[in-house]
Amino acid sequence: MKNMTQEPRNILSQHKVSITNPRIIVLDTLLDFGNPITVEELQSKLKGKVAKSTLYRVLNDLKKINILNEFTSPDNAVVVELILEEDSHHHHLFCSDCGEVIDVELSDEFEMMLVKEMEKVQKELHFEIKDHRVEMFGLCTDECSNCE
Amino acid sequence: MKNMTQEPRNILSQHKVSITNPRIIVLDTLLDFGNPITVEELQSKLKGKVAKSTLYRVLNDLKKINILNEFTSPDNAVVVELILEEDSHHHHLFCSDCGEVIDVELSDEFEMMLVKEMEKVQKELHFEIKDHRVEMFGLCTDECSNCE
DNA sequence: ACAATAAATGAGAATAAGTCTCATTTATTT
DNA sequence: AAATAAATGAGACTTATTCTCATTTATTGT
Repeated sequence: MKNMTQEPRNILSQHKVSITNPRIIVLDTLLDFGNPITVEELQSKLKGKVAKSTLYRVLNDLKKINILNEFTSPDNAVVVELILEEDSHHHHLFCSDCGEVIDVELSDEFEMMLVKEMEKVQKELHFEIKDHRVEMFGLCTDECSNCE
Repeated sequence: MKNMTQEPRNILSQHKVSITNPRIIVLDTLLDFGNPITVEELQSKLKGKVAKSTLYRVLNDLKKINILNEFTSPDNAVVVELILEEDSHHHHLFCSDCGEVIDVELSDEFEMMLVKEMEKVQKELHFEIKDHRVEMFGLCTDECSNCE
């Protein structure tokens, strides 16, 4: 059963942006897919439903209200992921073969150590670090149906 | 004084690829700049010296022989960096203001812990992890002449 | 050192991702 | 329900990257 906060209309109204059909459709598609998705794949899922220009505008809108995370895969494809309230801090694992992107949660112990490392870097380089990302690359071996 | 291994001609012959002018010029420029650089900036440095199409081909050649690392900045600009033998494993720090990319070395202690985390992930997700990357984002405060 | 062969280059055409424009439609506010 | 403001669709436009092909440059065998 879907959480209330996962309803597109609720998400939009919670963030005080107007509720429109394209926004609802894009959110629905992202929620439904459930994983990070390339813009390309998202576009093909929305073909005939939402105009290309509108898709890009909606993605920008979602970024502005901080519910969309954008990054690039190792082959420079832009990947997009909803930031849901129930999600915890996580990182990404990329399959070099099928291109799948998987969420990975690392231990609190590790995250604490990373924070300490960043504090060191901040002091040494006079840099104010706001965010970080850990990316892992490899091959999803047996499990994956897309890989050969 | 430049290390022998840093001479473009040596780098190319060590990797058994033919020694051509554009390759030498691109390597020279990258060595000279010394830091990760956006393809855009590299292109402007090479204007009039190396054709655009050749630049992209050379970058691909360098990637093929594994001496060029490619990644994207937070604003999706493609960044390129030579992998030199004398360089140790490192990560990147991005300034959201001026766009500068800085190499950062994290402690061995941290790297060891990250390896352990990845081993856990490998087992849990039946994924063969080949590589990883830690990216940090923020603002290079006082030091930077490009910022504001 | 020199042909012969293979590989790389330059210039610009082609492609594709993302942005922009503007007339029309849809939300929101009163 | 009308007035106002915001969002959309369609396609033109821009820009990064790839491709094509005739020419140039490197490499190899003698």
